[in-house]
Parts: sequence; structure tokens; C-alpha cells
Amino acid sequence: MQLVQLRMICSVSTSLNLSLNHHIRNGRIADARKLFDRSQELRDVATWNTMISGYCKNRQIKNAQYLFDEMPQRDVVSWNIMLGGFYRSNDKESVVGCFIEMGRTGFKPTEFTLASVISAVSDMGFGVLVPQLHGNAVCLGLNSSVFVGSALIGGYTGMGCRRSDLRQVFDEILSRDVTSWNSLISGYMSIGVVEEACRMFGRMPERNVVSWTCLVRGYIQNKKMDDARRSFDKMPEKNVVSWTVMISGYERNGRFEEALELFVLMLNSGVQPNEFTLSSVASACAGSSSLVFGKQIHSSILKTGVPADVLLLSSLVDMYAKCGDITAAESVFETIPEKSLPSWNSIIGGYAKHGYGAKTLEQFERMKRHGIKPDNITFVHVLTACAHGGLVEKGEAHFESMVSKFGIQPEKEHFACMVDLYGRAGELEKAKNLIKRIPFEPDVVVWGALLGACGLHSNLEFGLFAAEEMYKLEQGHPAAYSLLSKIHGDKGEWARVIELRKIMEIETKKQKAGSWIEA
DNA sequence: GTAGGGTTAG
Repeated sequence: MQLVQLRMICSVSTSLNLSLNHHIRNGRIADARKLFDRSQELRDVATWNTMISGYCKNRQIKNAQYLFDEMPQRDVVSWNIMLGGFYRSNDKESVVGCFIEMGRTGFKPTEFTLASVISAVSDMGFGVLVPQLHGNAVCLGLNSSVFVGSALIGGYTGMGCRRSDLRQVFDEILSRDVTSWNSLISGYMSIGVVEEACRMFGRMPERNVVSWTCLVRGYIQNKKMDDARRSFDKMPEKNVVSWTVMISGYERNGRFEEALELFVLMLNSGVQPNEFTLSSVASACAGSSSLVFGKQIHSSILKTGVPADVLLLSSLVDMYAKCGDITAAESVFETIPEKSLPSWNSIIGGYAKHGYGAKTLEQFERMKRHGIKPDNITFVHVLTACAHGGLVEKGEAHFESMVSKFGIQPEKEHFACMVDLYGRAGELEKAKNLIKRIPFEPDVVVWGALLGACGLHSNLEFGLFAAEEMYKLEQGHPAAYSLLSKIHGDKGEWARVIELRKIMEIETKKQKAGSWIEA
């Protein structure tokens, strides 16, 4: 009698779970929740899991977490759903925390568990843990799983492994499907063994659009733009991601015109761009100062209702700023509801580039008040603004705060900004002393900043010193000669000027000849 | 009821 009742309840809860799933699949998460709340007596573990997974799929990780905390009993699937949810919502720390908690509660990991955890630790830069988790997988007999295998390939790739390591993990997988092959191609490309990647691509039993996209992306990663384009043109089908990979590849390699041309081809092919595509295209407009095209992109975003996410809007701010329309940059910036680090960097960089020192620092303070932590790029902009505006003390204070307040180690660019700052202000001694304190070999940019300042203030002694250092790094740098000859000219030493001009002509000719051969 | 591979700033 009891058994019959149990069976009835089970079948009722199965149909409840089916309807829940139906709502979730059709994007009606609120309806799903209503049904869930109405059916308290019929819920089983699977009901809870379905609801939690629904929230995860809809990127409502907080709601998922509430339900997970409330549920009367959990099984291993509940834990796995949360692990995957945290991973996809970019909360890698919680994946690890949840995994530890899961172990404490006495659950054994499954292939789903390990796949999420391996990917999470690898993304967090704890690649050293990957071989350990691999060991766990072997002990549990899970290393032959496709999920674990693909995650391991990604994990080993991230920690700078050899090609044989990737191959070994791949060979351990019992029944390899197209996704495991794709992981292997991506892995080989990421560690730079392009030929091996191509060989394996040729040996794939089947290929899908992702396989081709992995190949194209791999060529781009390895700076083989023309190979990338050839494979791209050969693709049997292209989707929005494949187009975006190729367009952003051109953009990031400074080939802005080709990026824009390809974008036009994409539109003609009937594939709709998304926020990723448009962000790359906006950057290409920024790089090529194509204000007209950039404006068209902006208005088509407003018209077509593409989700204008924070990064896309930040790219637009950057585009307007680089194209010289700082007012438009400002107004787009102000429409961004949740401004992120890229948004602030775009507007701060825009002000710095336009020479608005006071506005740069104003926005920088505003950014900090909003609780956004500046990064190394923010400081390049801030220090540039201080240098150009002659704000020596402010520049010094911000430079000092990099390490003391934000734990950011100054890089060559920051030192170059500071040398420029001191140099422009005529504090050549300070500039030279700062160069001595740089914890690594100063480069042409750093010496160039000092030399430029010496030109500005006609200081021969330091100028010669800087030019000599530059010569050691890069022989025949035309700027060095022209600045030195200017300084000599200011001092009335015309013989030296003529001598330098001659050397410069010879060196420049050499350089031109060189570039002819390369072209 | 859980899943792995390819897309955005400077």
C-alpha cells in the first residue's frame, strides 16, 4: 500500500519537474518559481535542483544560492549545479569554497564536479593545482571522462605545459567527441605549437563551426593573420562568434581598415553582430579615427536594440575620445549606469589625451569615490595628464600612491611619464635620479623622455648622456640626432650641428634601405 | 535535475 502511494507521488513530482523545465527552457523563470512555490508537497530533490539550475542558467546566482541554502536535503547533483553556476557567473573563488564545503559534507566528486573545479583553479592562476586534481581524477577513475579531459586540457594549457602533456590527457579520454578535439586544437595553439594544431585539425573525424573558429583564433594568437584569414574564408559556415574572432583579431593587431571592411562583409552576409562584435568595431573606429563610421555604429546600436553593455559603451567612449569628440565621449560616459574600470579608463584617458589636466584628475577622484580601484593603465593616464599640465607635486603624490595605496608596481611607462613630468618642469636632475632608481633596464621611451626634456631646456650635458644611452639601445634613432643638433644649435656650436646632420642623414638612409628590403 | 570547446577596453 505504502509503495503504491510512493509511486504516485513520484510520478506527480516527475510531471511537476517536467513543467518546471518547460517554463525554464522558454525563459519564463518567474513562472517557474510560482509553480515551484505552489507545489510544496510534491517537491523532491530533482524539483529543487531544476529550480536552482534554472536560476543559474538565467544568471541569477543569488537566487540559486538562497534556494540551495534552504533545501531540506541535497544530493551530489545539487552541489554540481552550484559549482557550475558559480563558475559561469565568474565567481571562481566560490567554486573552490563550495568544493571544499562539499567534501566536508561527505560527498565524493563526480566528473561534473572536477570539470568545474579544474577550470576554476586554472582561471584563478592556480595552475599548480591542476596536476593534483588530475591525480584525484585518476584515483576516482574519472580521467577518462570527456568533461574532465577537456577541462584538464584547458588547465594544463594555462600553466604553460609541454605538448606531450596535452596529448597525454587527450589520449586518456575514453570516447573523444568533437569538443575534446576542439580543446586540444585550442590548447596546442595557446602554447604556440601551430603546426601540431594544424596536423590534428586535419585528422579530426568531424569538425563543426567551433573547430574552425578555434583554428582561426589560434592563428591570430600566433600572429599569423594571413593564415587566419585564409582559414576564415574556407569555413563552411560562419556564425557571429567566428566573424567576431576575425574582426577583433584585425583590430588587436592594428589592422583597423581590414576590421571595418570585414564588418561590412559580415553585415552583407546576414549575420547579426552582437555586443562583442560591436565593441571590437568601435575600437577599430577609434584606432583609425573613423568618427563618421563610429557614429554610424553608435546610432545602429541605439536603433537595433543590441544590448549596450558596459564594455560596449566604454568602447564607444574611447572611440569618441580618440576621434577627437570629447563632448560626445562625455555624454556617452554619463549614460553608463554601472561604470566599470574600462569605462573610467576610457574617459580619464580621453581627458588626458586632450590635455585637460584638471578634468582628468577630477574624474580620477570621482572614480575612487565610486569604489573602483584604478589599475596600471589608469595611472599611465593620470601621470600623463600631470606631466602635460606641469603638476609636479600632484604627479609625485599619485606616483607614490600606486604602490602604497593600490599595490600596483610601476612599469616602464609610468617611469617614462615621471621622467617626462620632471623633464618638462626643468627638473632634469630629479629626472636623471629617477632613471637610476628604475628597478629594470630603462628603454628608449624612458631615455627619449629625458632627451626630449633636454631639448626643451637646451641642456647639453644631460642631453648627451641620454642620447648616448639611447644609442646603446637602438643605434641611429633619428630623434636622438635631431634633438642633439637642436641643443648644439641653441648653444651656437654650428660645427657639431653640421656633423650631426651628416651622421643623421647616413643613419636615416640606412633605415630607409632596411625598410625597403623588409617591404 | 548537472557538461566540456570559440567572442569585448587600454
